Amino acid sequence: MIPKYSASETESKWQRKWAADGIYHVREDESRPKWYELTMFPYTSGDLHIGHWYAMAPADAHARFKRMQGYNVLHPMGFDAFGLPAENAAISRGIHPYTWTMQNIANMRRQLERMGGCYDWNREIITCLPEYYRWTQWLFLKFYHAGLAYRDKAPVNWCPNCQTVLANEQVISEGRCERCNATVTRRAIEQWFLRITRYAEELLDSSRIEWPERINVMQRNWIGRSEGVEISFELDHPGVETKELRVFTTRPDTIFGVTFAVLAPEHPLVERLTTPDHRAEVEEYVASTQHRTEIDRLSTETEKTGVFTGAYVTNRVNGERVPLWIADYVLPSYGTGAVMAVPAHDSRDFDFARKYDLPIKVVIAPPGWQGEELQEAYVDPGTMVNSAQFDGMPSKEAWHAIADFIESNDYGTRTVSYRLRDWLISRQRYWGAPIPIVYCDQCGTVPVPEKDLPVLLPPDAEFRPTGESPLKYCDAFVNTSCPRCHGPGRRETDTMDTFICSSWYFLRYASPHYDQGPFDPQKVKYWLPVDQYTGGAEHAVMHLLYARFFVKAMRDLGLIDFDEPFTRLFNQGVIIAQRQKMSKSRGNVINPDEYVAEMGADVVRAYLMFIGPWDQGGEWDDSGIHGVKRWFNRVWHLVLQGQEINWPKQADSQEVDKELRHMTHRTIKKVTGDLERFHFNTMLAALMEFTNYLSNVASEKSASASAWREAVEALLLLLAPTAPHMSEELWSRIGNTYSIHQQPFPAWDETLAAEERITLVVQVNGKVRDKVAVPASITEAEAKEVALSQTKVKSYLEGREVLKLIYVPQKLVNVVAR
RNA sequence: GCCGAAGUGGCGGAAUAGGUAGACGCGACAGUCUCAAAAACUGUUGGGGGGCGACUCCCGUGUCGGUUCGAUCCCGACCUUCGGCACCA
Repeated sequence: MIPKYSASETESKWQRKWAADGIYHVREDESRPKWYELTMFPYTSGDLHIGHWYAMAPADAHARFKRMQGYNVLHPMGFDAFGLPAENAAISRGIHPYTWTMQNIANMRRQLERMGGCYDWNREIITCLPEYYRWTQWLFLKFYHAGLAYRDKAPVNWCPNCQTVLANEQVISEGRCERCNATVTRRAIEQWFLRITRYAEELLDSSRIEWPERINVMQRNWIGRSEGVEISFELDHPGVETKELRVFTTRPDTIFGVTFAVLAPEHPLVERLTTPDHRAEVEEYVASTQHRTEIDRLSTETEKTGVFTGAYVTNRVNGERVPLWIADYVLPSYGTGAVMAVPAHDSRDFDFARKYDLPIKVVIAPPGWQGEELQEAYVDPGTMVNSAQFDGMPSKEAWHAIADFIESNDYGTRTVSYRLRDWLISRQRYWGAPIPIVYCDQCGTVPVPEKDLPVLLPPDAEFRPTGESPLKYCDAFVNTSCPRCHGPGRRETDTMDTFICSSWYFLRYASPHYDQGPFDPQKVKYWLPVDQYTGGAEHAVMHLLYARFFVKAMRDLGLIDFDEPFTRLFNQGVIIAQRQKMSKSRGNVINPDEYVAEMGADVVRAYLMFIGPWDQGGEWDDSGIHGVKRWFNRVWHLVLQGQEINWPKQADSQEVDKELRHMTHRTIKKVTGDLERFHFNTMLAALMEFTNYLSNVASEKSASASAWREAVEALLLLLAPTAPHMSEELWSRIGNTYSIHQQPFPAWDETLAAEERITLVVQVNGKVRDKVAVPASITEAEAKEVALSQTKVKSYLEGREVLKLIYVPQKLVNVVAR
């Protein structure tokens, strides 16, 4: 009688033993190749839902596979623990964010242990603990000293009623404060930035990383490199000393078509250039744009608006005097905050010119253009017209000719602009790493000395639900002495964006308890860079870009000696529920715990890998999970049943063993290839097929004992990365030595894996008409002969002339006939 | 609007290199077991037509074209869905 499989008993038994034996404990080992396989660590927002498992279980299987292949695998786990949700929970539940976060971590760790991950828990890191954020602060200081961190004024959402800064998500429709419904304005306040733009050019280069191309494309688009020319327009305004207005354009070929110029409302020249008769209108407009949020203002849906300043600038290339407007479609933070408007060849300028009745001057003739009025901006290449000496030139050539002309006359210079902005890292929040800066009336901005780190987050700060930095009201924190002059000083009360914590955590795993620096350089040298990173694509232009920036900056600081954090990247898809992404706020989270309790972690792991290609994700639907459960029961039954069969020493016939060994080695080959490329669904399909085949072998009972043994051991070893518990249990029940997870992954014999007989497909004019089993060694001439001799084929060829035969080795013969 | 990915049975999906479309699983149907049900096991299962039958023919991978001996795969146009960006001059 074969005992029933008890998943819950077996799983907890092995989990305890693995933990007690420390089989997943990782050490540096120069004798083996290292493999650093990292899954993006989870945010500590509560329970792990099925989406987390979808990210972690297949990644764990892949890491286990690499272990079995002989790599020294670092596959660590930790928690991204600072941030807004914890603080919001603290406010709404009256519980401290630390308590709430640590409770969540305890629960998530328990869930991950139940998943059966091969994590080395000795290396766990938690970003909100001082032993971690001490080094986040240390890195900030390194950046500060290198000129990569600076303070500047930046516009933020400001609620005049609450007297506080609001995050973008706190601004509700029509630009109102979510709390008091007052109209939010934009206000410039001092904020800390990291100079990521210094690395814009290097970040564009994806040649050293093997990442999905769509992620590279998203990063390139985000960085948004544009080649153009910064051009000076002549300015002669009474009482204004500045004699030029600089604009940036990517279309110098259109410069003869400029009919007006536009400043961003925030441009510093606006106030000085506005003439008295336009002042009232301009001031009103500037004020109205401040009422609009960035999001609202940037929307292409809203109609363009603007006002005339009363001032004029002169286009140096043709001496034309054009009016100067202000409009909020011009952004202060891109280029020079001013544009030359060419309505004929730019759709935004075109719309604006139409609305305010400004002239539209064609300087690039569309094909077949007869001088008629344009119905829309013509933005494509064409022939130059109305452009003096450049007339008749193709516009693409004129681009360079005019750029040269501008440069040689000192009207401007070629430049490159990026869409990427510096990274604003200040958060008016409590639950984050304090920025280690002290303000002193005598010495100004003073960095906290390294030896005084960490700047501890005071546990007893009172948070007010205002959105304003709570640390501001914590006197014990704010009041300090200046590290330089020892006079009274005030601490910076903003905290760092949590994306800073996750920009270097992968380095900390190499030496998580090191206390002489953020990491032990020797350990980092051994483990880094990450060989395989896995996680969601939603981090394409945030975390993944920031981490690349950090590594490049740290390299230039001499801290590390590699260029990219993550050599390979794989993005798993998203599991959705009720057509929406799973999240607590949507109330559609699926908790894996009940599935684990009912069917076991192995089944849940395998099911998540089986539902489809890992990079596709999909709607959560548990209707197929019983299929996996059934398969596991069949494997269990099959392996134990096989133990009770008295297998013959010699197979009944050589053919039986030959086929069994062929199927075994073919499966090993297929599974190895699929695991390598994260094709978990087809890997499991192959293992199911193998199981079905072995069931037949077990009922025939005619294979030899050794061939059966080989097949069953292969099945368990191939299954071990996916189902670590059941495979371990069966491994021990068939009398093998502990642990299956310390066994080498099976290797296949190419001769045995190769097909001996193939199905030769015979087509007539491309349609399948017959299939013939032939030896794989068949020659081209033989195959053609076999094809033509089939009676079915002959009947199709009756009365036709055979024109030619197409032969695809090992596959088919196509008879082309007329 | 721009950039990117994807459309295959009732469902999730397979087809690694332009060469057997629908592997594997779910569901459904029929059967075995059972007093019965569940579970388990066995068989059938893309659509349509013909044959008592072993079988056989036609259609079929979002739509319409094209290239090719041959297209789920390559090319062009279009439709739909999803993801990203969204006045970046």
